[in-house]
Amino acid sequence: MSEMKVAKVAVSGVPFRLDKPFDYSIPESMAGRISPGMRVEVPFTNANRSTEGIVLALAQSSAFEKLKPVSSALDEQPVLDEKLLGLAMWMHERFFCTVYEAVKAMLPAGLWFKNGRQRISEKYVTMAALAVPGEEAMEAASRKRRRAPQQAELLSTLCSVGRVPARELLEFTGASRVSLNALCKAGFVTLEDEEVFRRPEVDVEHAELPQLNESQQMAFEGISKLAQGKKAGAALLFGVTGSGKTTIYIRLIAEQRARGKSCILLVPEIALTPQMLRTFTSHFGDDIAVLHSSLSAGERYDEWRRIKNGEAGVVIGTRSAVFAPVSELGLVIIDEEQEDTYKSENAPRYHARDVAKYRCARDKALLLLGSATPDVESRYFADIGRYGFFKLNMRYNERELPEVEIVDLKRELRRGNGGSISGRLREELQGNIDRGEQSILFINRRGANKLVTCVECGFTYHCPNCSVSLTFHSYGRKLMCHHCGYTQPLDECCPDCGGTFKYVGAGTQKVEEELHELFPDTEILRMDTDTVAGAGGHDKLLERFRKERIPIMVGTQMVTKGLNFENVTLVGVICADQGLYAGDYQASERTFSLITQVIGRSGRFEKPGRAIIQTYTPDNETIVQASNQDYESFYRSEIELRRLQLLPPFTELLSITLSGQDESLVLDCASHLRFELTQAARGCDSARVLGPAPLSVLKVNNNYRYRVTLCAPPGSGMRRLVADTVIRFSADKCYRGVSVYADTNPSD
DNA sequence: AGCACGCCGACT
DNA sequence: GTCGGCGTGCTC
Repeated sequence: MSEMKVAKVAVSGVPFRLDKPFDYSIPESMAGRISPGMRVEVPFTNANRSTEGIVLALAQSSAFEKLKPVSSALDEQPVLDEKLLGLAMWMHERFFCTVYEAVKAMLPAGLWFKNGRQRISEKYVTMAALAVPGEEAMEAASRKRRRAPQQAELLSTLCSVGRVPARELLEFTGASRVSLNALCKAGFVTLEDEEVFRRPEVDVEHAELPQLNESQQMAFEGISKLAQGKKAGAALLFGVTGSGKTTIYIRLIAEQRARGKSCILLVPEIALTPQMLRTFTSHFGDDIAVLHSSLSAGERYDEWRRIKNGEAGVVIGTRSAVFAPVSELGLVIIDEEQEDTYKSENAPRYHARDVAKYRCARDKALLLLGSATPDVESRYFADIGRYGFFKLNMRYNERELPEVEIVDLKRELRRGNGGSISGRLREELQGNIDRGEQSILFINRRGANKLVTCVECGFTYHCPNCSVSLTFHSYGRKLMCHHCGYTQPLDECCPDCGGTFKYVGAGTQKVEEELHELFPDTEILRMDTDTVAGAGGHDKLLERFRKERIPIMVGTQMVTKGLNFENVTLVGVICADQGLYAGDYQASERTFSLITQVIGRSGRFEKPGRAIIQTYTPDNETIVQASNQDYESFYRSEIELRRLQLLPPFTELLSITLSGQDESLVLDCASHLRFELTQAARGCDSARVLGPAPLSVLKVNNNYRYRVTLCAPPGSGMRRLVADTVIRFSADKCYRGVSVYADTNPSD
């Protein structure tokens, strides 16, 4: 084979429109030491500034005349294999990101700290072991007993325990490091640095594979058959909370491991609890690697390496774990697949489900989507036979579903109750308190922010950089902007009129106060970003709720997911309408899913559960369907709506977002873009162009943002068109100062 | 996106 | 004289 002298490199820090492989010559000194998947340092632009890149391929020659040489290799071994490199290049096409942005999302940050300031070195322990046969060591020990008692002690201990960490050996024997070193020098003992992996320690006993009930057995067999098929494909597993999806996951993973295949299990951020980890560890032990955001960079890096080295064949993690460098992929499971945490909000704007689909297709693996409230899109694909479809009908031990009641808040208002707790909810709460049972109240509002207004003149604070109000944080009495992070201290009194402030917002704190008035002698636990930070975490608060049997817990989003409390027999949704009229096409879907999940928190064990849904629109179809726990009729009506309105899954929404400091320039650019896109999409009759429309928060960090959206049938080649449009407009001199990016099915 | 190059106004 | 403003052009 002739010499490969050229490296094709994807470089970092280039705008999307310039993202293509750049050719570099490989200097003699690096010949044979550079291969695809390695990161390199290369000179870039006329200034030759040092830039990071990744080698995509090697070639014998280049069409370019004058090539600059690669400056240095950053890796000794490829950090990405060919399949993952291919995935990065596919992501460039599919998600309108640069190849290097995709690469960055796939690799653990620890890879960059290694030779940088923030060194995350592999951690080593020094292991001590005998270098001579046991008898010889015992003989030496007795010889040394008098003149070197510490050495003798070390030797005899090593005889009985074998290989141990030197630190533990010294601690156990009370000997000094000097004695150990002397033994090492004399050739009795070897000392070796051994790599250890910093892993969250989970100490559990091995458990037998779980038994399946009839319904689970049928689903398991069906999915298993698909997974072993020649082409695998995708399947949807529909099952209400408590129907035992996890049990099926465990059985499927065990089966894949027995065939020598690796598995990836994705969970939404909030579902990755120690409890869940314990369950999986009890079945798969050290074969599990965990990847998620609260691990330290070092821990993440170690887990990533264990996967890459083939030491772990079961990966459990959040969104980015879909990039885990497993070999022999057999199965990817996405649990609660409708959750929007699987979609990345910034570049690369990928959806983990799409990435998983791609990986599974290439490896002939199975993609399994699990949910109690599937994404309408997934349910549709199951409907038309593109996905296998499996149902778990019963709750685990045939528990009855909670009894649900809808309460009309308008009527409540007419009766003179303007608070957030209706008469009915109050009665039910009282009943629970009397019986010693617990209740959870849910506020459908992200963050549950608190605003400050002046009682006298109605003054409110606004962010100077964004078009939103500032929210009040009791910690440090600060006002803060959730979009740009701007903070300022709260004034003593209104800066306009000197009046006094009041704190508003249907936040958790307000509901907590109302509850205190209604039930003065009852303890109430509040769970939101504020109190979670104060209590030292999510888990600690939940533990208190369980142990101390606090009668009422009030919380945001975070109380909806995966909690299992046997004494909880009542849940309440304070106001189901919020988020329902947000305007984006997925609003109903999200509301349905959320309400269903909240209801599922109630009566999970012996005692029957109840749920109360408070709403200003009690006739709203979605709310009624959610209250009836009727996913099928929700799906039927929603899919018809989507069909009529030409929304996903019947079309794909390809959006182009424009932002800049000069609002009128941004708008000009957006209108012009809309015009050109409409012209260009003429060939495709069912394509429509919408906008320009302002984003729900128009201004962030002094940038005004507008969006133009192309709705087109999936796979109609409109992607290329959108990419070309983005490239043209971001290169256009008339619109300097306007930045442009594209996204698929955006969720904000 | 960065970053150097280059061509004009107010200053030690 | 020259320091630095940011318009313009380039990226193997």
